[in-house]
Amino acid sequence: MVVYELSDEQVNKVFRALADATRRDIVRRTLSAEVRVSDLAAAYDMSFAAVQKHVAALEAAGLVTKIARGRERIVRGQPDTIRHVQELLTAYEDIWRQRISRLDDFLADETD
Amino acid sequence: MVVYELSDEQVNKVFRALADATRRDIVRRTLSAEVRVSDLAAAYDMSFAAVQKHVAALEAAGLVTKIARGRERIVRGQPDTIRHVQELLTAYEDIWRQRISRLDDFLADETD
DNA sequence: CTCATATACAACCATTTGGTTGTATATTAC
DNA sequence: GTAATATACAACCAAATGGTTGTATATGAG
Repeated sequence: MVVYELSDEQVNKVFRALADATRRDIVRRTLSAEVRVSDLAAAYDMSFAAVQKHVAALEAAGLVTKIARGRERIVRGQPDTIRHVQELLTAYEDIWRQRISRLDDFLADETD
Repeated sequence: MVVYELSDEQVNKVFRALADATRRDIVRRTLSAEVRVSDLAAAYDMSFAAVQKHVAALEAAGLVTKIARGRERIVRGQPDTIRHVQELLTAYEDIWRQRISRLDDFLADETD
């Protein structure tokens, strides 16, 4: 399992992008179906430009990509980036598990 | 597996808290060992107050807790919250998988 | 008791964020 | 060709963020 390393800045962008309910909803929608920027704009109570900025933030984070189809832009969710974030979090859980295992060793020593 | 639901605001806080390299490092340290606020402050090139604010942000997000020990505060990472975020992300991957499976069904229909 | 240590928190400031409106450009429809 | 549609992007603004310094409080050491 080859995993290209993300820079701190990239990781910041991904978490920052996910720290907004509208953007999380955009990710959901673009993972489940093909949507245009204007489909998204229609879904939220804010200006087209505001939605466009959310999409741009998600794109910079690698959570969505846009492809041109005529004058339209199709926005697609990027499950790979989601998976990458999960792997990051798994690393944190591993750190915890290692601590627990060290604690177990310590307790085993105590009962010698 | 009972999972209490997190509000949008809570989820925002967790992702926001993780969108900073210093805070991610604090999470790592507090998951792997017991550390005091001043241990953390000594580890970064910024004021004590700044580190304290980072810890407060992590605490508000449920990523760490503080317990008093005399005049010291011990900061502990909260693996449960990490796990909760992972579950959230798994839900996104599920959305993607459902889409793929719908696509497979469609293709199966086509080849009838 | 006094002094040093560990933490908390307020006030302040520069930068970033998340929205707005307005304008420009490319593509499609008629 | 002209009009309508879809998108992009700049300029602007209020609020939030991430740092600072300064002050207050509680605990531990001598």
